[in-house]
Amino acid sequence: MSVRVRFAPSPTGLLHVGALRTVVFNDLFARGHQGDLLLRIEDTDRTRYNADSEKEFIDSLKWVGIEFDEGPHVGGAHAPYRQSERKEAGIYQKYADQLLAEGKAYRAFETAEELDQMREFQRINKMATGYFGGDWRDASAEKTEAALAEGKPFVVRLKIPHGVKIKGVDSVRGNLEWDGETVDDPVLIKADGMPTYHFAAMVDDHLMGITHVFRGEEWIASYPKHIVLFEAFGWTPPVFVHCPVIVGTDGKKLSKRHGATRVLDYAAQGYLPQPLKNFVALIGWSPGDEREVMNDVDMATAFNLKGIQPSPGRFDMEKLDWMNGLAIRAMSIDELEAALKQFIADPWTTEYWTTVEEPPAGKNPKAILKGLKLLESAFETQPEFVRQVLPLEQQRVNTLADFGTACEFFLLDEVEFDSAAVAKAFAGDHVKKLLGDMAYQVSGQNAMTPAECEAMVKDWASANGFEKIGPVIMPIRVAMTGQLSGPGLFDLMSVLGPQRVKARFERALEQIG
RNA sequence: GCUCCGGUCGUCUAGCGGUUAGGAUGCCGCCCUUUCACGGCGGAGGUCGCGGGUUCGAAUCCCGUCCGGAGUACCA
Repeated sequence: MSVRVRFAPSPTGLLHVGALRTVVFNDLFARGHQGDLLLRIEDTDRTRYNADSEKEFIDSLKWVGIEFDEGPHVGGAHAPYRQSERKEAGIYQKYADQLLAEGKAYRAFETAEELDQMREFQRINKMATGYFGGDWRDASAEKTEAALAEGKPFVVRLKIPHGVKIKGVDSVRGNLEWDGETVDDPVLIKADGMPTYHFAAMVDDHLMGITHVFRGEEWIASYPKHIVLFEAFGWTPPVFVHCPVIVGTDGKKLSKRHGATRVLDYAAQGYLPQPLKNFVALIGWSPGDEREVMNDVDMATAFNLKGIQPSPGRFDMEKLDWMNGLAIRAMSIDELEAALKQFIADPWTTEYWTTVEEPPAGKNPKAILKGLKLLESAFETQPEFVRQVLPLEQQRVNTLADFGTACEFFLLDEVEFDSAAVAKAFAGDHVKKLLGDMAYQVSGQNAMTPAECEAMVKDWASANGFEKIGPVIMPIRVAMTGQLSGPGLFDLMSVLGPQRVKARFERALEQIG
């Protein structure tokens, strides 16, 4: 039987990295087994429904490069893929009726207040809280009929068998077991006629031929309910894979405090889809050997259930940065240019950096925005120049957003002089003569190779009695870039070209006065 | 309270009875070098939560214990 897996989010909000990891697992597993990946929208809670959410999921996953074989946006043999629509089609009621008829489920007529009182009583008496039968599990047919006739609202609950062990297998943790009486009777159909997750998801997984269910470990507690449901129908359950949660650096649930939670925020911060997926897959999974940096195909091939870890993992931004930097460095100039153009053109990039309240550590939103704007226009006005600039900075940045600030001095005619850099580099008595001589030598030239730049600078140094080249290099560097650090000086001068170089020498001279 | 899950360098992890407990990231140092990076090399960092037991031998198996987490909804 071919593998069929599904990502089944509830459209209540944003797609966060924890959910991303679940999709990535699904995707890797499907690809590795030539299986199908489907998207199902679990919108059975009207009160929490968020109309923008479904688009958020699809946009995020499109960015990340995960495509679905079936889903509400692409169709498929098992449509519809929204549970609200499936409910309208009467799918769930039919199965609920079957369970009711077979005595495996029952109607319960308690009001919300009555249920609250029941739990309060249970708490006071240090009993397990939950609905373990109430007044209706064993109610006579007459009693139920009477309540029905009165028109009382009711829910349909699953009758969890008592006196038996409920056994299940989690492919991450192995055999799991519960005593029937410790599991409360879950609601299958709510009073408004909508199915609950417990019911809809299991029915759909069966109907859609799902073979493996990847879901968060928070579902383990309700796993016995799902097992009972499959048994009640006589269906063979899919393989359940409960994935460990991803927590923040403080060990608590991932939040805005440590990096972003929203997948699209990572896009806006200039992370690349591939390393993000690579990184996220490695939280809670490993190929079993020492590979870490892998492409999509390698990961799909290596991915296996056995490599999934049971313990929670932390989201380590520094490692993501490293991985993203590797990916950036591995790009050809064409790929880099395309990625950057797309990144800058994406409205969300600008929106993110203009509205971010807690920017990532070490990032200056205004500077990034400014640099990106500069880059954008430079792509228009001097594309060849930019193509020469990018490789120089490619070795030095970890995110796409970093290119904004990193490239700025190349594109600005009047570089901003860092005061510390000026104080340090322009102090010597030789600086004025140096910069003046350089400006003179450069004028009239059409182009300079890095080697020519190097020869020029070194000749000046030896002619003027400098054994160490630092005191000669640093003033020139600051004249060119305004800063003490940056790409190799001779490369940078070569790319800048004689005109810009000359202008910058002259401007630096003015600066010194 | 009840039920369940988890616990190997700071972090992500390998490990499935015998290893000097391996790798990666981060950190430190050296090399490269005009700077910062990149890259290369090296180093520090783990009494495998703790205590018993089984065994010639335990991170690996068993029991207990502690700590962390999840669920405990007509939410998913």
